[in-house]
Amino acid sequence: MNRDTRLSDVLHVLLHMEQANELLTSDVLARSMGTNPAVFRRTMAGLREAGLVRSEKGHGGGWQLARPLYEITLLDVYEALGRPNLFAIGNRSEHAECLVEKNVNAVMVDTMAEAATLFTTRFGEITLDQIAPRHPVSASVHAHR
Amino acid sequence: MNRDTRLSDVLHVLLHMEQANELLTSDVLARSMGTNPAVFRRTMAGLREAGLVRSEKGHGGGWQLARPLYEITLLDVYEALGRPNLFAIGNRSEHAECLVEKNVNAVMVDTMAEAATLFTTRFGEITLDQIAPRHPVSASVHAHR
DNA sequence: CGATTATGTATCTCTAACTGTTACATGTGT
DNA sequence: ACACATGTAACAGTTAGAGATACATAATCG
Repeated sequence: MNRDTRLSDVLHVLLHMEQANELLTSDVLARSMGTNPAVFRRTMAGLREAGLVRSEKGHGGGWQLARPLYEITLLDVYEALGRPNLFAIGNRSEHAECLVEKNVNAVMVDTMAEAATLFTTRFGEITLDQIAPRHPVSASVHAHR
Repeated sequence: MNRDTRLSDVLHVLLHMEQANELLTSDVLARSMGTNPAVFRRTMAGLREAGLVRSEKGHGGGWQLARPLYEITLLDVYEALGRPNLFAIGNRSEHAECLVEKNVNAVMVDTMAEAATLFTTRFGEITLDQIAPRHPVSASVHAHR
């Protein structure tokens, strides 16, 4: 089971977008994310709808942040991605008749709910400027693979 | 990404094994788990090696618990399954050069480590008898699908 | 206006991980 | 011997997600 790296990928790109301080195209940003422009746009669509970033079409178009880093929490980004599933484990059937299965499910669901709360709490506490390196790494966006 | 239901499945079967109080075959238990005997054996191999259950070959063979329910924690079962991956999210690359990526990874890794600790703590606190219904549901193992 | 450049998105293909399946060797009791 | 059960390797099938392609839409430049 491969992990969903979208949150990590998007955070990465957002920080680079801030450092660039100019419009960057899907083509450039997708390379920085290690993918292709269509996947990049698909991934960023939610962030645009959530008002975290802006995109402009046509000549000289591209992407930029719609808010300063300190006004974006990890939770904002996570939710803009559509709150992707956090866990790789779960119950096979949700509505069980069997009393044993009900009890087993309850334990799993409770623990996962507690862990999910932990995630959203932590994510809500962290703003993107807290992740940004103090001193800009580089003025240009570069690929990492 | 489909969820790994092995922990839930195995807990379910273990509780039924206890209620039966006799050797049950892979064939019967696999049905109760909603799969086939080979998958069942593959899944239970770790539990046998961990000493949570015993299996016997040949005529009249099958599976039984090797310990009472109150001496088995969910953590024991989870570890016997090989500590399957808990999370559906993660970082794309683990050893990044880029300082931005390093920071992003650190946040993700920290939060996931904290959540993992929560899981193992909760799992370690719960013994199987705490999940078992007070009064036996049924003397026979039955399928649920 | 037309050419160019960029996003928006539907649709299809590809792939990797896992489950399911089959086959057969090994062991056990009658 | 024979029947029955586990142990496990090897192969097939499934499927969710990423990757790729195509094309419509929109904005800017000359």
